[in-house]
Amino acid sequence: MKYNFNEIEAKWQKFWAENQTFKADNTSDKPKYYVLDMFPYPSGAGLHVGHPLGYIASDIYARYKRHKGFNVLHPMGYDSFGLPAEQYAIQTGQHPDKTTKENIARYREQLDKIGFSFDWSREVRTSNPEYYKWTQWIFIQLFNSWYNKDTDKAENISTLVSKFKTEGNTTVNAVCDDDVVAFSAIEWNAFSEEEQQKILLQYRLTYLAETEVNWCPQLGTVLANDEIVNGVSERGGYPVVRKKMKQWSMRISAYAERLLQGLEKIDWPEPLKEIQRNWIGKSVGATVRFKVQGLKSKEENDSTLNVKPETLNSKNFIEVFTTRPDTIFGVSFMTLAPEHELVEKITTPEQKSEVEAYVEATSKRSERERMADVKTISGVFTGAYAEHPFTKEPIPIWIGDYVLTGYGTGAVMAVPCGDQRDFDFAKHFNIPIPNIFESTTTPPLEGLGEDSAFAEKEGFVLKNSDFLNGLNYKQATKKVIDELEKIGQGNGKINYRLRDAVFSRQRYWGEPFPVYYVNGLPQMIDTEHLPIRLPEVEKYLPTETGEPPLGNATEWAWDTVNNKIVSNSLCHAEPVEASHKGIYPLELNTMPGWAGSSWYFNRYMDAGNTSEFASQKALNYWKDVDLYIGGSEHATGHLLYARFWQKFLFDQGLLPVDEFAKKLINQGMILGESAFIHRVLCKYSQHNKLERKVNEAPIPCLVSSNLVKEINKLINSLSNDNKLSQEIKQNIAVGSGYVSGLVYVHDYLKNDDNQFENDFTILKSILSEDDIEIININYKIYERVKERLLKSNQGLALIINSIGFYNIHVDVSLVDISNNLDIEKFRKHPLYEEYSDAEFVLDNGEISSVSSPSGRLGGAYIVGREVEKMSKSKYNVVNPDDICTDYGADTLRMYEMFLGPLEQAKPWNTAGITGVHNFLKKLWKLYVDDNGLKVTDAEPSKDNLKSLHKTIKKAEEDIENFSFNTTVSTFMICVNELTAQKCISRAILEPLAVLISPYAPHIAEELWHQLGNKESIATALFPVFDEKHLVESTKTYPISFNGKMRFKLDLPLDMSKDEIEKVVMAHEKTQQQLDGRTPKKIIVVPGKIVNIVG
RNA sequence: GCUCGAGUGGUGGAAUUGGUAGACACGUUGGACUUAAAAUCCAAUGGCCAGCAACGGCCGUGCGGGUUCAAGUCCCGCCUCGAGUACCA
Repeated sequence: MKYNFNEIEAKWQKFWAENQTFKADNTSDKPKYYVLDMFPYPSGAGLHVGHPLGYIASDIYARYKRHKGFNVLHPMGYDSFGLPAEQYAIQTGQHPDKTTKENIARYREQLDKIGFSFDWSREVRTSNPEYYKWTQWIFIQLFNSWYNKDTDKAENISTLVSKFKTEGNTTVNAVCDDDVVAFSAIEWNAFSEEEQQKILLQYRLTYLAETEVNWCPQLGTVLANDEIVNGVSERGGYPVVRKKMKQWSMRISAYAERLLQGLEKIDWPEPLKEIQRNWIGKSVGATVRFKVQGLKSKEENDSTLNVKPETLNSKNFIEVFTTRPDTIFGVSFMTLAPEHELVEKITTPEQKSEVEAYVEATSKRSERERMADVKTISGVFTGAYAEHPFTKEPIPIWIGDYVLTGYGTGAVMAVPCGDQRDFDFAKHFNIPIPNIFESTTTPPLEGLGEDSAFAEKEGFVLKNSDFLNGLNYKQATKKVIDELEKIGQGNGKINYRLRDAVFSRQRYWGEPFPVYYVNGLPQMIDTEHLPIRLPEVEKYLPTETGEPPLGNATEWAWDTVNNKIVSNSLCHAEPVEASHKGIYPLELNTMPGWAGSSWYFNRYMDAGNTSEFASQKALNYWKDVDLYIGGSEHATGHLLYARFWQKFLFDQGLLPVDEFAKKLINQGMILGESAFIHRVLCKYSQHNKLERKVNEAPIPCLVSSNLVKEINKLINSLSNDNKLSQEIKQNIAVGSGYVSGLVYVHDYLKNDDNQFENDFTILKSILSEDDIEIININYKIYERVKERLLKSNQGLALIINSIGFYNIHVDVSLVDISNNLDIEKFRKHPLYEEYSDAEFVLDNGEISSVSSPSGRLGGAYIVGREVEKMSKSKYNVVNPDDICTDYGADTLRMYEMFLGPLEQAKPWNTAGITGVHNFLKKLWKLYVDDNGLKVTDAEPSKDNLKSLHKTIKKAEEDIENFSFNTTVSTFMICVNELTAQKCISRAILEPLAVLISPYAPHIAEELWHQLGNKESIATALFPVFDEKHLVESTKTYPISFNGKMRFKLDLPLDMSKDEIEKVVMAHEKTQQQLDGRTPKKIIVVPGKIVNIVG
């Protein structure tokens, strides 16, 4: 019986599906284990072999855990809202829902072929109303919450309202907008309902605010910070500009500290944690308020107002954030970002034109330019002065584009002796650089703060710093903050880089907000009326008036009486009490891509629930993800937002844990091996009586990769050969790497009566026979090119200037495992029509053309190879379906693991797959021969048991360490050994099938059933390792001399140190090695090694 | 610039606490079977040197030092590549 993998795999895939073998139960006596993959966006291109890598790893682990007696939850779903479907819809008018469903069907088909043990009964799709109902629901929960810093958690907005009613907002310690105005309880109660709502928006965890956003005109939408890479959009690479818009935002900044602290207790890759830490960007320091000389605020003039000091900042003070308040006596100027709101106010008339020109110039530079140009120092003096909080000295105020609006307060106190950028700025504009550092080290640190900035926090005490003199960094920081607080001009502060996340997108294909507007104020729809379904639209583009695509919907208004979506025509945007019928416009934005993916892992626990996002029972049973596998590119997106929502829902008492994934592994990318053909590119000049012009012509003449390499090598070595004269070297090198150089050599060798006689002799002497052959082949190429060229130019006179090679991607399916191009297939391939009559210069110099295909002559066309990302445009995509058809899913699964460590990026090479495929065939043959099953109940031999138990031990250790590649080789060794031992014992082969089943489940299941088992192998327990089978009586000792192994010696393991030494010393090879010398020292480590020094 | 990570045969990669470097595969070469090809099986395969052969010798984990009986592994200094991040006050 042959190993018919196609039949076997189809059979068991059907069996598993029909029997719901992998359906997880929400109640069980077994311990739970939750293995999760990052769910995919179902793109139209389908899967390539790189995509399933993580799924295979997680599937192996899930299956392994089932064998180990766990109740395993291993679900899969689709992140099915997103841009590509929408853009396709814009182009074709196809409803995104339709294309999404088609893509999902294709994904499912591909996934099913690989034999995953997913519990498909729990599938989720973020674009399903039954799912996004709960995404909308969570949004409403966020809207109804505020962050209380005193209790350090999110609370219902009602607790805030009751505080306002009794105490006003001055005692409230909340995370809120920067510009909240202080009010008393009496004032609060006197506010109108509308005013109260506006204030509450400044506290809610999701809030509507006029914010400066990243607007991408090409995509017609705003983007979150994590969707921008190097100043352009992550998708498409379009420019991004800053723009003020009314947008929903998520107050993720409230959770900055907890998101940072939480990293300590989760087992995620260190680099990924580091990325999140940097993104959160915590810095500890102080805010300091500098009075601007000659500026008075309204509040200051009106002493009757009771105003919190914090609200004064933008009026007559410049507020800065600094991590080094201790250096405050080193301040010699201040710098504002050009966009700072005070710039206009404080600039003196004399400086006005200069400042305006500078502000104008910076605003024209894109974010990207500004980032790229770090070296140039630029800035302008405003003419204004601030007052030092302690010395009361005037401090000049400058503006400079090295200060960013987006970080801190957009203003810095410049301490040139302590910060390199301040130093450079001061030096450039001749601003004094007072030094405040005194070295405390021996020898003293040279010129700290004088020649360049001294940015260290150790090795100094302060001088010239009034009450801080003699203090070190730590002491001074504490003291100065105390003093600043005393005079009301500063306080200690922790600053985070993490910004609130913009949550609105001007898109169609996303979750609609459950929000309608009354008088421009947002109102939540009651949760009982969810989901608010996406309306149908004619066009998926923004409207002519610039509204988001939902502005095209005709049925998009909320009827608050009947609680349903109704036609827009009934709606009154700003209703007059008397005339409106309780019908209001609905929100036109949709939610961003990360909304649905921020909580899906919780939905899997109870996917079908229609009354809750998941039941408390299910949530408390599964709790969190034990193992999460996915790419590291989601570090600052999905993985941060998901942690944020998890913590919020935890605060609400809706979830049992505040981190959703205990362990995370980033799988590496599988790269493609692109193939190249080398086409000749010819430059020639043509001249008739009137003109002379240089042309470039691609010639359908393709040269084998090996030849190209040889030719290039030869040209290189000749043009660098010092024995040859400068003239000939130059002639060879003309356009180094070109055929013409060697043509020159060829002509030169033919024609011996020339002026460089000396070179002729040298050439003859340095060229080997092989070199001459290359030169001749090269000449042949040249002749063909010339012929082609003359033909296409109707015999016009021309001069060939140079002939080069141009690399063209060729579809990898046309190339075999030895890099041979299938010339016949290539000619017929629709992509390569222009080469249907091409000539192929094979690696042996033969030419294969349509009229004389000379494949038989032993030559082959070898393609060039290069490792690149897999992509359609590079024709290096390998489809898992093809692999499954040709080799089977088990082979695919094992090979993907065998390629290398899971976390590492590695190139796919289809050639290597025969190795694991042969292994599976060998495994098959261990159980089955031509007469069927050959396994018997024969007693296993000692060797059999040893091989098995060695494998159990190693396989278990490796799986636990996620070292899947080494497990595969362990299996290979085991099967090689058992084959050599001719093992047919059931006691060995039955457990072996279980060992292998996580990796190659189909063949394992088939063999398991052939062995007579009725239940699925998935229910079998993992074999138990028994040390006793590995106990040895002898050890092959490596005998080394000065640390280098020279020979081996079998000795009993129970032999004592002295005895070993005696036996080894007496050995004839030892004497031979020593060659009469007396050893200085003999190291014997029993059971390990013997080392003789001497 | 900063922060991580990595450099091992022709290739992918092994080597868990310092203890036989190159497991397991691919590829290549040779052989068997075959009319032939594919498939399969067997053998060789880090480099250099020596030899008819057998038995060998020397060098080798990016480079230079160090610790140790013993270093791919530990320490110091450098080089190269990759990833992330970047005027963060």
